Amino acid sequence: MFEQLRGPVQDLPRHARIRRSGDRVQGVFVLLRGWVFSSVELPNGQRQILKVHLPGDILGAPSIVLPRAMETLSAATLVTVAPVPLSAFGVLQAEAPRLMASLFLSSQQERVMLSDRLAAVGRTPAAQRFAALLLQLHDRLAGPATGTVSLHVPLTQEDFADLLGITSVHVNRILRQLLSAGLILRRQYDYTFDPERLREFSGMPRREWIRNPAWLYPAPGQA
Amino acid sequence: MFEQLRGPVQDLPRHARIRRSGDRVQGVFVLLRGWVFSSVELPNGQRQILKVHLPGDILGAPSIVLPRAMETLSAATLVTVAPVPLSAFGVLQAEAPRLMASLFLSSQQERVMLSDRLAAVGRTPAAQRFAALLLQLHDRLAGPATGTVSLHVPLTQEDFADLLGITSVHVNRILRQLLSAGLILRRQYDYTFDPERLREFSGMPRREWIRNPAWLYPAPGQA
DNA sequence: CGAGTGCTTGATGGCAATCAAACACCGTGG
DNA sequence: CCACGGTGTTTGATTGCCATCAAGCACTCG
Repeated sequence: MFEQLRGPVQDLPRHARIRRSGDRVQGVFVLLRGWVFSSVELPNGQRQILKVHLPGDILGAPSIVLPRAMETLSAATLVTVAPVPLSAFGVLQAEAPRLMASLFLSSQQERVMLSDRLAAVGRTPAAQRFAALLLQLHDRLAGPATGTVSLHVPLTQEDFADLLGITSVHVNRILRQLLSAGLILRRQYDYTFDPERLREFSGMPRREWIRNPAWLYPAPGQA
Repeated sequence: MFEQLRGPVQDLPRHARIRRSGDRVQGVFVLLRGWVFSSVELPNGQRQILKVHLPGDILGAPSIVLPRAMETLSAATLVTVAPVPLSAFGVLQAEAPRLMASLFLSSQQERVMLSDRLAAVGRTPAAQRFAALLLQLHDRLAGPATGTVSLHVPLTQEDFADLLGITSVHVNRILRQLLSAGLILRRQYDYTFDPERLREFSGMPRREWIRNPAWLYPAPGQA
C-alpha cells in the first residue's frame, strides 16, 4: 500500500541527516535498507537516541502531530529511504481503515518499547541497559533463539552512549566489564553472547506481542 | 462515542490499583475524574511512573498489543473510571474510521511526550526535570499562560520521585534548591511560579500541536 | 495516644561525568 | 612513501550528582 503512495527512493551515506529536528514536517519516511537513528538534541549539545530503526520501519511518525519535527533522523549506516507525504495518511484513512487500525496498533507497540526504555534509563545501571540493548537488537533482527548467538552491530561506542544516555568513555568501561565477566564476546563489530544469561543479567522482561487481535481480524478466513 | 461502548462507572480511593502489571488485558479505561499514574515496576521493587493521566485520558492503551498488561494503573487521588472492552475498537474501526485515525494521532502525541521524557531522564539533572514536570502539568491543566501562575498538584514527594526517576530524599533537596533560588513558591500542595523563567531553567522546548491535520479534515466545513 | 504517612536534614558512598592523554586505524595529500 | 588529520578506542585521575542509611519532626487518624 505504501509502495504506491511513496516518493522516489534515495540512497544516503552514513551520518547523513534525513531530516533535522525543527524542519517543517512534510511527511514520514520508509526505511528500505540500513539502520537509522531517531534522536533528540538537547540545548547543551548532547543527543539522546530514541530508537534504532531497522529496514521496514516507518521513520518520523510521531512528528506528524507537530508543525516542526521533534526528532532528527540520521543514517547510522549506508541507507535507502523513501519519503511518504502526509496526504498518504488521508488516502489510508479513507480507503484502508483496517490498515489505519494496524498503524494504530504498531504505534502502541512503540509506546511499550519507549516505556521500557524510560524505566530502564531512570532506574537501572548502565551495564544492564547495555545488555538489554543487545538483546533487543537481536530479537528484532533474528527473533527468539536458544544457545549462543552472534550479531553484527555496526554502531560505535559513541552511538551506544547516545542510546544508553551515558558518555562514550563509560560505554567503554562497561563493555570491558561485560567482557571480563564473560557475558559477551566481541570481535570488531560482531558480538557473541548467550541470550538466556544476558537476559537474566539485564533484568528486562521478555515481551510477547499480539499480532492479530480478535477485534481487528474477527475470524481467520473471513477477511 | 466511547460513552456508548464503555462499561459501568467505578469510584476508587487513592492508592487503589485499577489494573496491575501482568493482568490479562481485557480492554482500556476512560478516566472521568481524578489523577491516575501508569507505572512500570522493576525487579528490584522500584517503580517508574510513565505518565500522570488527567480526566479525559484513555488509560492502558499501549497494553492492547500485549496478552498481559505492561503498566500498573493506580489512583493518585480519588478517581472515577469506566472500563472499555477491546471489542469497542472493533466497532470503531468498522464504523468510525475517522475516530480511529484520530486515536492514531493521539498515540503519536503520547510518543512525543514519552520521547521528551526519555531525553530528559537520560540527559538532564533532576532539578531541570522537576521544573519541566511542573510546566507540563500546567500546560495540560490550564493551557499556555503568561505571568505568574498557581497550580494545585496533589502529589507527594514520593510520587515526584517515581516520576523523575530519583529518590524522595533527593526530591526534597531539589525542591528546596528551587525554592531558595526563587524559581517556585509552595504552600502545601499549591505551587506558584513564572512559566517563562521556569521554562528557561528547564531547557525544555515549547511544543505546539496540530489539532486538525489537513489530511484528516480536508476542508473546514466539509466534514 | 500510638501508628502510619509524609517531610526534612545529615553523613557517607557509588555510579557515571569530566578532563586528559595515549594509541590504532584509515584515507588523503604532499 | 610517509606525514597528517580525523575517527574511534582505551585508560587514568578527579569531580559531582544522586543513592543509601539514619534520624528527627509534623500531622492525621482510628
